[in-house]
Amino acid sequence: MAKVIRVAHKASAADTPIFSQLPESTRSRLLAAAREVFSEQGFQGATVREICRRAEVNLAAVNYHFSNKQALFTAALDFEPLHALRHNAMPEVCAVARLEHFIQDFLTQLMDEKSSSQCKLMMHELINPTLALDSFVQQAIEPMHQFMRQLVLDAAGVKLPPAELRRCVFSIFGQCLFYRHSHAVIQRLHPKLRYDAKEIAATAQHIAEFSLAGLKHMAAKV
Amino acid sequence: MAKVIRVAHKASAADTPIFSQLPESTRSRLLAAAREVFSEQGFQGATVREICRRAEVNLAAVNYHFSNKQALFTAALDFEPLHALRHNAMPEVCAVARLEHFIQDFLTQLMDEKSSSQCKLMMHELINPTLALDSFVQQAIEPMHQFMRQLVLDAAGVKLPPAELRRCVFSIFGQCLFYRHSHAVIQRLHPKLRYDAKEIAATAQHIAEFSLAGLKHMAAKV
DNA sequence: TTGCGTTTCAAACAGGCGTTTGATACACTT
DNA sequence: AAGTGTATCAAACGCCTGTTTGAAACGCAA
Repeated sequence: MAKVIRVAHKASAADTPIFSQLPESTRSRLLAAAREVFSEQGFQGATVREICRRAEVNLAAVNYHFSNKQALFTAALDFEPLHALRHNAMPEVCAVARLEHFIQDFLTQLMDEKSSSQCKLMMHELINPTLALDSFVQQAIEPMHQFMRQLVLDAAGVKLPPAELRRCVFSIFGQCLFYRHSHAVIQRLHPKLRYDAKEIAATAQHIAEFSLAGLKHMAAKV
Repeated sequence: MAKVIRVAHKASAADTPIFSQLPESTRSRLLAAAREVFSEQGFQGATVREICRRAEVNLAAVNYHFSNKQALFTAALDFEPLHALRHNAMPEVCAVARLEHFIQDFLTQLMDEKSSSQCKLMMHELINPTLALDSFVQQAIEPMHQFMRQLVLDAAGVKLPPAELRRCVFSIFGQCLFYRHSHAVIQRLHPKLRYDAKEIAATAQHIAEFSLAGLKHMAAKV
């Protein structure tokens, strides 16, 4: 007996936020709640009942609009914020300033409360990768690393060997990501420390200076 | 009605591996399996049935030897490997060499296949902290950061301001942890890259050089 | 108004979950 | 051999899970 899957023939207008009704559509409320709950509990820990409760929709809506929990999870991934980063390119200013600017933007976005659910989702993927990680790397991370490689090359001023270039890029991303991935540890090590706009700016400044010094040292060896 | 909890009065000898029977005790097989499954699935995703299956023990053993799933999770945490790091202190050699040595050891341990389950456990705690993270930070991470602070101060040679010192320590740990936390991403960005002993050594060397240059730059500003 | 496709709903389904139970097997002293 | 704590076992207990169901409500053209 082939299982009959009920297909959701939703109005195509619901796909684009442009025409969505003002009291957000069931579908989009579901997506927002899914991002929340999945990021707090992970894929396995999250329950469709809790997602529907927060979205204030009926339990069966998940299987109507998406076909099941896994498809909802995949649909809940959102690559846009990371893509936006590279658009602050500023080709007119020097490479060093562009690198500093990128680190500022990246760290600010990482520490932003709004992106924290996406980051937690991402961390779950890092522990137990699914197909979602492959498309995330391909669509968002790989272009960002490529962009950073060019920034590093421009800032170093010389053609670094590929392995060194890769490690320099990793060193910069690693420093930034630490503040997100290990945030819970930092809170416990320094309970009084708060990552407000001022502290984030100072941290980004540190990472930029620290890394530029490291970069110049590496460039000098070539 | 107060719930009656059956307390496990196990033989005290079972606590120490010294006297454990050669076909490992039910208790230790349970701990080993728990580390495996918890690290793969997280606390919520893991099931006591799967843990017992892998440990080849009866389902009720979890509640007999530990009282419940949460207590088994807490008992499965193991702080020893991180503590061992600081014992390779080598007070005779210069600060720079000690820093390089520490980074080598730390990165080697991070990338070791055997510690990967503990690391995944830790990442789950980073996403959804429980009381286990508090004791982990207090017992293992805080001492390690303190140790690193001293190393950085010695290597810099000057008294860095507390905020700068903290950020330098974070920069070094961040670079190291990146290779563990983002390992799944690195695999997808550079499919041909393998982190064997040689690559780990080269990476540690890079982090040490990169960071020392950054450190000296920061020290020069004071 | 009627009819039709789309969306929402309360209720139920089968299966897996952590935990508990009472019986049984074991090791060892008396 | 009887007695005593310890350890293991199969089976069951509620409870919660993702998913399905068939009916009701809605939006809109004819």
